[in-house]
Parts: sequence; C-alpha cells; structure tokens
Amino acid sequence: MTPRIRRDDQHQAVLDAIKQAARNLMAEKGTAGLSIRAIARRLEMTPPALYHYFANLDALITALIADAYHALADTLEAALADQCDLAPADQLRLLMRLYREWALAHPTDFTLIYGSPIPGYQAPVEATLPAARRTLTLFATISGSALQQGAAPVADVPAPLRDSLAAVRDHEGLDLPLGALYFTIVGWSQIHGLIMLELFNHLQPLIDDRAALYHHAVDRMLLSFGV
Amino acid sequence: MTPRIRRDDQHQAVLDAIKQAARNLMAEKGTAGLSIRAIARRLEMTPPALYHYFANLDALITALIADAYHALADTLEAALADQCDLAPADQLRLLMRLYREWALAHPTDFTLIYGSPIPGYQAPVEATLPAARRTLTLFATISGSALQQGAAPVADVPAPLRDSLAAVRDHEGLDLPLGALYFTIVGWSQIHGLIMLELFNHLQPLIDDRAALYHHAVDRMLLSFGV
DNA sequence: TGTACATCAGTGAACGCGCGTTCACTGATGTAC
DNA sequence: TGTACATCAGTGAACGCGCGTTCACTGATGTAC
Repeated sequence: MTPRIRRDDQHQAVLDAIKQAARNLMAEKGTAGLSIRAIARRLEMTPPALYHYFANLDALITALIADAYHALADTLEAALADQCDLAPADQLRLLMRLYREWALAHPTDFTLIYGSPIPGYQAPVEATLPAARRTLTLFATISGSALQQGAAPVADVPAPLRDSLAAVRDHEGLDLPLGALYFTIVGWSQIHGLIMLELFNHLQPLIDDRAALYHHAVDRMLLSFGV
Repeated sequence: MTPRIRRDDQHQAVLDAIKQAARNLMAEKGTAGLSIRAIARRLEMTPPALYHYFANLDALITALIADAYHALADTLEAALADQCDLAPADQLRLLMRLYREWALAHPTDFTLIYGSPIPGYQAPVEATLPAARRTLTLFATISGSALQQGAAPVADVPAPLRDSLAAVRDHEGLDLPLGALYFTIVGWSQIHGLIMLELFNHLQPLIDDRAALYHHAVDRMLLSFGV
C-alpha cells in the first residue's frame, strides 16, 4: 500500500466527477450551465471546494475542451485500428461517417470545440491545439494512403497554400504529399459544414434523411478528388 | 403633418437604436453582451423602458436574428442584381464569395444565425425560417441557371432525398429540377463548413491564405457538379 | 510503533456584481369633440 | 381653437435570482523521525 497514491487516486476521481458533472450540465442547459456553483450543487459540494481542483472556471473549460478533442480522436483511432485491413478509401469513408456520428452523439462536446466561442472565455491555444491536431493528422494519414491508391493523381495544390501546408506537414512530422494535406483540409472543412448545419438544426427543415445527404456528399467529395 | 405618424417614426427610430446597440454589444462581448440592462445602459435609458419596444429579451433576440438573415439576403440580392449579365456559373461563384465575405465582415450576425444556439433561447421557427430561406432560394435560383448551361447533366438525386427536396421546391414555389436543389444544399453546406471553421479560428493555425483556400474549394466543388 | 508536523479537502460566510422583470408613477404627445 | 381625455415613453425602486472568487477555519489524511 502506498497511501500517497491512494490520495492521488482520490483526487483524480473527484476531478473526473467534476468534469463529468460539467458535461452533464452542458448537455442539459448548454454552455450557460457551465458554472462553478451549478457543478458544486450537483456534486453536493460547496463551490469553493472546486478550487482545489481547478484554478478557476476558465481552467475547467480548457480541460473540458482538451478532453473533448481527445475523446473524438480516441474514438476515431480505436475504430480505425479495428479496420486496418479495409481499403484506404473505405477507411476514409468510415472515418468521415464516424466523425459525423460522434458529433451527433456528443453534441455538447462537439459544440464546445467547434461551436461559437464561449463568451468571456479565450482558449489558450497551446493547451488545446495538440489535441485538436490529432484528428486532423488521422484524417491526413488515411487520406495519404487513399490518394496513393486512387485512380487520379493527387490534386494540384494551389500555390498560395503551399507554404502553409508544408509548415503543417513538417510541424506534424507527416510524410505525405502536400496534395494529400490539401485534400484533407478541404474535405474535412466541407463535411464539417454539413455536420454543423445539422447539429444546429438548419438542415432539419430541409432534409429528412440527413444521413443519406451526408453520405452522398462524402462520396461525391471523395470522387472529386479521385478517391 | 400627421402627428400620429411622427410618433410612429419616433418609435421606430428608438427601436432601431435598441437593435443597433444590441449588435454593437454583441460585437464587443459576444452573445453574453446581449442583455436588456446593458443595452439600456448604452442608450442611457432605464431598463424597463425597453419593454415598450420588446416584450422581453427573447423577442429582441428573435428580431436580431430575423434582421441578420434579411441583411445577408439583401446584400447578396443587391450584388447580384448589379451583375445579371454575368454568366450564371460566374454569378454562382460571385454569390459564394460574397457569402463568405459577408460572414467575415459581420461575424456577430453570422454567429447569431449559424453559430451555437444561445443558451436559454429557443428561436421561434416561424419567425426566422422565411428570412433564412431567402438566401437559400437565391442560391437555388442561380444554381438552376448555372446547371442548365453546364457541360454535365444535372447530378442524380439520391432516392432518399427526393421527397424532402420536392417538398422544399414546392413550398418555395421554385421551378427547378431537383438536382439543382440537391446541388444547392450540398454546395452551400460545404462552403459553409469552410466559413464556420475560419470564423471560429480553426483554420488560422493551418492556412494563412484562407481566401485562396476558400476560392479553390468553391471552384473544385462547382467543377464536381459540372458547373 | 508512536508522535509531531505538514499537506490537503472541504466548509460557511461574505464580497460585489449583473441579470430579467414587475410595479406604480409622472409627464409629454396625440386625439376627439 | 380649446379643452378633456387616452395613449404612450420613460423613471425609480424593488423583487429574487445566480454568479466567481476570497478568506479564515476545521478536520482528516499522510509523512518523517
């Protein structure tokens, strides 16, 4: 028995409980539900007790954002690890389907990371960017494989984008043609639009079968890149 | 002189001032700046005075949302009216460029209508949907012309979407092939994704020349539909 | 093993703040005859 | 044109609420010798 560790475990358990309570509150009342006092109430603690776990409300939000990015990346990576015998193009298709499904299954977390900025909160980039990049590099890696096997050659990269894309590639240590990265960012942005509109109920008055819309849009987008 | 009208004008002027103050506050502090008391403070009125102009805070927000939709549609319509001699495909390109430019020039309004729902506020659909549809039908109309003149035939519409699309077409009284409406919704959603990511600063760490990214993505998307 | 001490988790009271909304009211503007 | 009345805009006080954060504190848990 190493008591020191037991105390740390306890600390970690309460910390997790706080974050979970915060997530539940957000799911129920949106980002406005995110308050020190509301969380304390739910956990039957007093508000000041939370300050043993987070320096302040912003630190809590930052942790939730990082968690959400990681949860998304974990889900996608785990699902893909099970399917590594699939053809790269199908892996890509799967990835994009899972991206949407995660967003719809975790609207709160998805809104937290990709929705409007929370009023009065400014995310410290260094704390969240690495977590955010995980999903992007996963997309990029699979895209690279898929494009290599595609019928068409990798798309030409517009000149004004080359430097930025090369910087990202080098920073992430990716071994990919720039065209694959270009495709990744454009493709990801485009499917992202469908998801955001669906998540915020702008497609609901237009289309009943939004899954079909999404899947056809994905297929069409892949096709346009020769995947 | 018809005094009755002068009083109405006065009323309208104050009403406009309230909405403008609300927009300014939102631009400065985000949606959290939207409060009866803050607006009253800025206009050097007392908070209860605002209740002569709006039943409550929600009604004010609803008005702002409807205004934003109309402002966007007005801008696009006006710009296109000046360019009706342009080839339809170029009109479409222009429209998409203007859509992004309006979003970036009016981040507050754009976030209000397309960003995360405001906590505790539920938009009454009947008050905002018609305004929202103006932009969509504009896209659809131009798309229809562009596709008619395109090299490729109009895209096949996936079966699960046909009923929904036909319902929209009939409801809006549009005289278009369903393929044009399908293209409109997919295309609009996709460019919407690029804009949302840029607006919320998710592209900034990746791409410097985001206008180039957007314009190339638009061209590529149009190409994939044979425009 | 026992004891003195440090660390940590949590409490309860309090701070100052901003919020939406209501109410009874005053005074000005417009209307009807 | 003049007067009685209705309508409207705005005030000031008050309601009850929730918020983040600080502070001095108690009591338990773990550590060092």
